[in-house]
Amino acid sequence: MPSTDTRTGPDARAVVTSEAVLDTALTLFAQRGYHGTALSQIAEILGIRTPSLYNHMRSKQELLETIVRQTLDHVLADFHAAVKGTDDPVVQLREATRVYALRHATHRREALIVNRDTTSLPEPALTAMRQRRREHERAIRSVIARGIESGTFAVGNAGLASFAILEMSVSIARWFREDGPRTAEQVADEYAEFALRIVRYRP
Amino acid sequence: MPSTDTRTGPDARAVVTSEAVLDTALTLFAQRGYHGTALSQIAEILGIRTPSLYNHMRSKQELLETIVRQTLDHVLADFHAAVKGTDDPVVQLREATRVYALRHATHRREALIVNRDTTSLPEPALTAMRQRRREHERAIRSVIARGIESGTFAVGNAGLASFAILEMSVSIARWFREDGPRTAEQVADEYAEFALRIVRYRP
DNA sequence: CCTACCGATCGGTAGG
DNA sequence: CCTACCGATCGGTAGG
Repeated sequence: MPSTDTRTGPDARAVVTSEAVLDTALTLFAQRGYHGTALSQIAEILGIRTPSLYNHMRSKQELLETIVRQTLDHVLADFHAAVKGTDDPVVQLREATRVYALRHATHRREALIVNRDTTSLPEPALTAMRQRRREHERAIRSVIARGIESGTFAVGNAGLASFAILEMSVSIARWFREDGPRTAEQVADEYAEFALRIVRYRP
Repeated sequence: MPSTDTRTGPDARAVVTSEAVLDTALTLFAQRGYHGTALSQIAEILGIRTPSLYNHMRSKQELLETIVRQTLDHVLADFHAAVKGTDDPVVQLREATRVYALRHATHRREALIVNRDTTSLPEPALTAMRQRRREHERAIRSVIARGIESGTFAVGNAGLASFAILEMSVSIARWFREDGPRTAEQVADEYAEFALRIVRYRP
């Protein structure tokens, strides 16, 4: 039975969900950083008092960990879906870059937080999250390495190229606007081509 | 007359300079972020009490502002020196990317702080610093645009390419190690070539 | 969902 | 350079 409580007057008691708390945390952490955000600011936006947040989360740290873990899991899932079904390094690098770039355009807040505040996680989460990022980086590097071996790519060092490709995609989260002149898909396609140029793929 | 005070025993009083405070702030801000760093941590590393820091700085904010302003001023000075003396977009883009990449390898802490914590600056410094970054980005974009006009470069959009080139260079600050297999100069050269590939320069 | 409250820590000042 | 101290704010708990 859906709630019919739509009171917004002065007598209204705010009705908040875990999803709303996480969403507000996403916005504020992305804007001001994890350490720059106070729980009282999250509560104020939601129209409740700070202690009431604890009905929807265990701690501020847990909020950050949830955001980072979910985001990195999605990144890895995107990657595996992207490279599945072909062994061609060209297609794999193009698709892997495309989905990564696309996520940075469609999930800007998450991307900004992962990039800025992952290091604020306490152990053991920090190590676990770093491992996920390294896993992704190594997977990209391995695709490039196979392309070099087969003579399809002509770049000196797969590691250098993979770092450059990943970080260049991260930049999308900084400037992309949904109401801008290009769609997320168009930007992602363009960056996928940038990646192939970096590794010197000649069609 | 150089100081001969080298006491380090329990009776020693630490002798601290403004430069030492700034250097320690650089290390900690880069590691933990601006909001994640307490002045007490800076003081502890220097072996003094927190209030003594105020003999060498005006405020925590001023430390951040000094770091960001000096770094961005250097970036712009690097750029102008790099493009001076030629009108060739190829040489200009290569040199501009090279010096930018080089700075990110040789001044990693500064680069990490600028990227992570510039938004923590209060106005009017925030606007002033954003303007400096935009100025640099526009200058790079303009070099690319001239290369497109003259038919030397073949990339669809100069803005997209300039963001990608700049952000890819920023990644160097994240992984570069002085004792690694490549020198800062080698990495910078490689990234300068990446930039020319992104804009599709064909020698 | 709230009020009342906690200890800890923050950046910073006074005064020597 | 220090000690002593400030008000403000932090994340979080108790109890309803």
